[in-house]
Amino acid sequence: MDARSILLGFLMNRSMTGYELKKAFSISFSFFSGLSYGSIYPALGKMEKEGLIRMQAEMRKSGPNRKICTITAEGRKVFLETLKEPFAFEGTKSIFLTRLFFFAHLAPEERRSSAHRYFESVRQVEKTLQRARPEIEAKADRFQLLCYRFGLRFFEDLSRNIAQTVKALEKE
Amino acid sequence: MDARSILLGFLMNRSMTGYELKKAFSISFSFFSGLSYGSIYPALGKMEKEGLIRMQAEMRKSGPNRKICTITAEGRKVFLETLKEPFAFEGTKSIFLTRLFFFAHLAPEERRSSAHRYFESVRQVEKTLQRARPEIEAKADRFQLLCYRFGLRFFEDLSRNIAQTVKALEKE
DNA sequence: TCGATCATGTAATTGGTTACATGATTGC
DNA sequence: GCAATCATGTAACCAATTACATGATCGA
Repeated sequence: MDARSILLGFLMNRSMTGYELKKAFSISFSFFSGLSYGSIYPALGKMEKEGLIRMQAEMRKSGPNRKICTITAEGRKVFLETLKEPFAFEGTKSIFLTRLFFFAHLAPEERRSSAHRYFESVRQVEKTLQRARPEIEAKADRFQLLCYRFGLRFFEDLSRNIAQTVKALEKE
Repeated sequence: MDARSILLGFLMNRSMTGYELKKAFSISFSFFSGLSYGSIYPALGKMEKEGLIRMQAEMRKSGPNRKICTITAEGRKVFLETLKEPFAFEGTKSIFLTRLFFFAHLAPEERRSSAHRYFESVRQVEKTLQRARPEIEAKADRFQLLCYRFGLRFFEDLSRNIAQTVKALEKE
């Protein structure tokens, strides 16, 4: 699903500014997707031209001016069509496997330390996700909670998988 | 690791043409990385200019002319430096989770069929990887074999994880 | 007063893909 | 004779990031 559909997805529930949309990514969504302002604002501009959203400039006495984006009927239609499209597995690029593939060119202790450092970085993300639990449980709907639980299991599995590889690297 | 480093990595073992490099991706490497001719040839051209590889045009009486790429001492140095750099987990984009996140907007049976179709596509990739076993075991070095085993476990875990999510979607 | 947060946007760059363009050779 | 495979490359396009540019407001 491209940037545009994700932005439309967030706007299905309520109207938001570009800034708020960026924040929407940072909670439970961040570990499996994300967008920067450099793609959010141009995407919103384009979507307005295409009639998928409406943008109301808000002149406030306090605080900076903002542009509130509201999804149109056409936008809802387009989003639902996209969501209904069948989707299949997309090859997953893995920095870890790419490195491991060429590990023969590294000295044994470089291999071990490199893999171990990666393992720790995965554990770090896992812990961050675990700590986000109360926040997510408060805000997420049923399916977003399924996403979260999927994510927890994913990192649990990934940690175990890497740990096994690290262990194999250690006995040499 | 970028395209250039991966190409250099393949050239560490033996000299190859752009065409052969493309093929090198298609065996065990394909499920976690990949490159098209449109990025391989320009990358090779650039790397020759930078002195990382040498290219010898080969005029053959039989078969099309080819350019054999050989890594230089400088190229080896650059590759090893890249390989030694520490690396950390990079957020994994997941089409499945992105869809699941917005599943509230879909009818129950659309949710189930969509998730199930995705599950089948993952199983398909898993089976393809399983079938590649003899080929990989014949060609891979110790670390490439670790990559393969990591991949097998990864898909096994992923299948189980999706199956659990599908199951949760079914009881409603 | 200073840093954090709110707020919007553009320009340059990166790092690819897909489609196009060409043409020889080999095996059936 | 025809399809598959070998072989190289370019041009158009795409989707995104990073850095730049600007500026108000709020709380400590």
